[in-house]
Amino acid sequence: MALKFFNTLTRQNEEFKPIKDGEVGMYTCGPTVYAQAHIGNFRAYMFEDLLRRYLKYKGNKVTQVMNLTDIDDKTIRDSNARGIPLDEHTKQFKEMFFRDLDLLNIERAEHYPEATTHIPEMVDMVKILLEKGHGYKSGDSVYFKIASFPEYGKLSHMKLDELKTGARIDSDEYEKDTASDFALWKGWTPEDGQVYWETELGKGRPGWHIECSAMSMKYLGESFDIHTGGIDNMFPHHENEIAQAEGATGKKFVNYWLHCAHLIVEGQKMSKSLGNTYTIQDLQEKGLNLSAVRYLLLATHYRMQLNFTFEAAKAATNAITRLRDFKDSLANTEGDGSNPDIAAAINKAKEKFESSLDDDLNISPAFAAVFDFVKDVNVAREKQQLSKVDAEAVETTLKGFDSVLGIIYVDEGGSLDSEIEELIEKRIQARKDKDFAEADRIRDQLDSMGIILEDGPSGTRWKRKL
RNA sequence: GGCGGCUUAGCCAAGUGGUAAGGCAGAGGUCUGCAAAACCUCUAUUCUCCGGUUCGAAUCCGGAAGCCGCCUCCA
Repeated sequence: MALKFFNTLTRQNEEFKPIKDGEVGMYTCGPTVYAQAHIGNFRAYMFEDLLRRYLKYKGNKVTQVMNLTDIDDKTIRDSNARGIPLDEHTKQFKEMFFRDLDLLNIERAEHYPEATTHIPEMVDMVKILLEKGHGYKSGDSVYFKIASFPEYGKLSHMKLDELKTGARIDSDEYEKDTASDFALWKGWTPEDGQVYWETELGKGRPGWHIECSAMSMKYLGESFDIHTGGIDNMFPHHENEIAQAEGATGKKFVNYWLHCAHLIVEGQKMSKSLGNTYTIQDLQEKGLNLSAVRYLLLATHYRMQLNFTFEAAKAATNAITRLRDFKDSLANTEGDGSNPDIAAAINKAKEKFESSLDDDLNISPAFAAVFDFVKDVNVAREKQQLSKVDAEAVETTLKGFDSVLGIIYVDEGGSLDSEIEELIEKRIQARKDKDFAEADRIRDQLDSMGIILEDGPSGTRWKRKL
């Protein structure tokens, strides 16, 4: 079955065909580094992580570019308020962003271009747009003339004359021909303080939209395969990106546009007044396991609104525990031969896992395939001991699934310290001596330290609580 | 006002014409010193509501209600 994506451009499921066979270029709108990213932001980055991981699973070489917007009204405002340079102000948020990506086991993109280090590319592009009649100067700024790009609106299916623009015209400080025209270059104003670039376009700073057009094309070429972002970015941001890029090159900018729906918390949209714009640190402090958070962010189809609840987080923790227990159970197997049911289970699971994700990253049946797989292997194991060969085949399959999911083979533990090891040894001895009161006491003590013991036929296993 | 989305069990969530996946939670059982884990069995006559089309609809059409997003550099 072929990989298909729902393309916002056509509003249809389309078979995915990269420009160059086996290689995929994708641009993903990244964070504005004016604050610590919240769980809603990470929903989008998680979707993009799933996308890139599955493309790789299918054998593609992926080049992902994610921008870091380190200049905009808010970053300028806040850095001026703190009285420190812009780059110093944004540095800490960039660091937090990458730390959170690691905590959520989100793979790194190939490039993270920063807006402030790509000013020349943006200036060049604005110059081309001016030459081609898509831009015009007004005061110290440069604007994109939407009327010069008849296809404007093809992504969002919005018609300009239908937009509510009234309130905006009055409040706008700049001079524009048409209210919906947007800034390519913003002339310096006193509020910008020390933040400006002296360029051929004058003293000022780039508009937001030109950033993504210029940087995506620098790293991925004038036409590339996939562009993603949150649904809120569809209009006007992505619409503007198309107008700029296609206005400048005359070529199709992006073949597949994928948009991710938003996340709500406990049935309510995130807002400062509700205090539910959680960061990753907030969730950690509330005691949530971050693999469970990853599972939750992953487990709802990306085009559906995701309801993040703490009850679901608890459920996710238990689900992950089950998968990891299964993984651990594969370690101690012996014996020769092979169980034919195992090969059948592997084929069935792979087929369902892949056909589901092929269908516009339909994650739910893919997870169902993994859980069915666990069950099938366990049933087969009840009938006949798992041989070494079987266990290895199961493990290889599970690792393949987890290369996409990233929740099973995650090292969160660290090794046991000697105190815990000693307690486990003591308890084993107590059980041998039939001193069950003492054994139970030690088990409770370890439990309070976050260590769970499981006594099986082959001895006692331990694991950490999630 | 324009454009778009959603409504499936206690919770999360698949399913887009053939008779309700999966996870969590819950109940009973096997196993175990007791637990835990694992395994087995059970848990939506029903898919927001009302009409219609069809041999057959959660799925298609019409209508209603509720919730939500974009149209303001908010993923």
